[in-house]
Amino acid sequence: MQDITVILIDDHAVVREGYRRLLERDSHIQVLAEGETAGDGYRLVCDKQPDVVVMDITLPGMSGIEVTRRILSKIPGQKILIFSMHEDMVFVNRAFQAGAKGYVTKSAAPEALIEAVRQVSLGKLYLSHEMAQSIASQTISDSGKDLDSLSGREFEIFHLLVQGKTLNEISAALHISYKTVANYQSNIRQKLGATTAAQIVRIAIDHGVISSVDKS
Amino acid sequence: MQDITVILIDDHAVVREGYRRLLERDSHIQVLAEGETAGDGYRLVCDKQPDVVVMDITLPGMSGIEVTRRILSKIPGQKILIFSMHEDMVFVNRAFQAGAKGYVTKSAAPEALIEAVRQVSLGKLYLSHEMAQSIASQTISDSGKDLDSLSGREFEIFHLLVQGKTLNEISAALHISYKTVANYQSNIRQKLGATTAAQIVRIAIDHGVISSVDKS
DNA sequence: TTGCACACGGGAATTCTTCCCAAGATCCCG
DNA sequence: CGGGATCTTGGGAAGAATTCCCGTGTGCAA
Repeated sequence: MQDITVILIDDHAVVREGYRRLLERDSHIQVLAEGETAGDGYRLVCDKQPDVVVMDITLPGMSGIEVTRRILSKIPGQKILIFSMHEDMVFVNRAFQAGAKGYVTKSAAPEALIEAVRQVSLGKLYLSHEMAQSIASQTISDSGKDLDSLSGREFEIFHLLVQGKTLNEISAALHISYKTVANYQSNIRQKLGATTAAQIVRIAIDHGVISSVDKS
Repeated sequence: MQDITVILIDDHAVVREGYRRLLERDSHIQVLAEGETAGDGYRLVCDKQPDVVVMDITLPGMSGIEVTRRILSKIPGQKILIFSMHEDMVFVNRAFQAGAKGYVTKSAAPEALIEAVRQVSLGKLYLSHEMAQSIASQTISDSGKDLDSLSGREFEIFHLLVQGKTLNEISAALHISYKTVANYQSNIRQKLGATTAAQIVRIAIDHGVISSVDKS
């Protein structure tokens, strides 16, 4: 059996050390190089042509998901494994949409990473166990958390909600009943798969609907 | 020179591997044990009596800052080094208030951790370089002043809330009653002058407690 | 010792959410 | 044109969450 060659991309040196040490426990996995930034990663991958790229989502400059997209547009078929601390389905969905072949959380068992690298190198998809469960409990990825699933009015109310407007303010602003707004809110939460208001705000941020410097 | 004994507490196995590998580059540092949870940490520290405890802020069950407080109430003088990915002053302040002797971010140079462990073991305080700089720029913009009105426990719950955790999850994680969490939430909202959950998240974002690429 | 702040939680009233239902509007498609 | 799908609008009622007020216990400091 041929060695599986791997490139690591993470901005935290400590975490890279951990990756490397873990992966090298398996004598069939060989870590070719480590990268620290999005640019590093892109260059290294083109240069070294590893079997698998293991990449964090949070990178300086560009998200790992964006890097994934760029790498794949240059090298279709490159196997990329996202190794992230985000246990949020939003990120999982985005990762797979971008073409990643696997998603493992940092809180997964160490062996899971090795297993994931193996699976991905064979061309299979890998989703860490906790994530798979959380998908099951959240009605598959078609539920989307995608803002596109919101109707026009729903989006309008969604937007007001995440700005911190109260239901009363919204009903007054839109000249509709409080009840209607409350019902919209329920629908929006369900469509976005959010149980708390805070989760909705996060989704809004993730989709650039609002930003931290957005006062309005 | 006597070896410096260290205990690592972090919930991510990969990160612990990295810590250990980094610290053991220095032949005078000896890692006695690793802990994964708040409980682990507390027990290990009482048991092994290490010179220095290196601890993450984000732990399952209880924040590293809370653990710090508890350890110190049991073993005053225990040297604790917080090693966190939060680059925000709010956390730095909380950590030192709780009695931590050092604060290093995960994005710091690997050598900084070793240096920090050394300094702290000698009884000195250590603050990583990026943090020291951001103190300078932060003291002017007094952001974070609102959050100072929150008590330690309130802040902890606030942090969990804005991550989108439900009241039930929080009460389970902290081993306190749902009612207590609900009451805390009410107090927090009142103290921060927020009427909706979304407004609280906005405050959290504005103060850098969370960001759009931050989870856990 | 007294006072104060904090962590914790029960009870009850109130308010919010959810779920279910329905009417009217609109628009597209065969 | 009629039928169907979708959207907007809201009521009713049960259930869940929030608030407000009350209390306990603990630790700390004057």
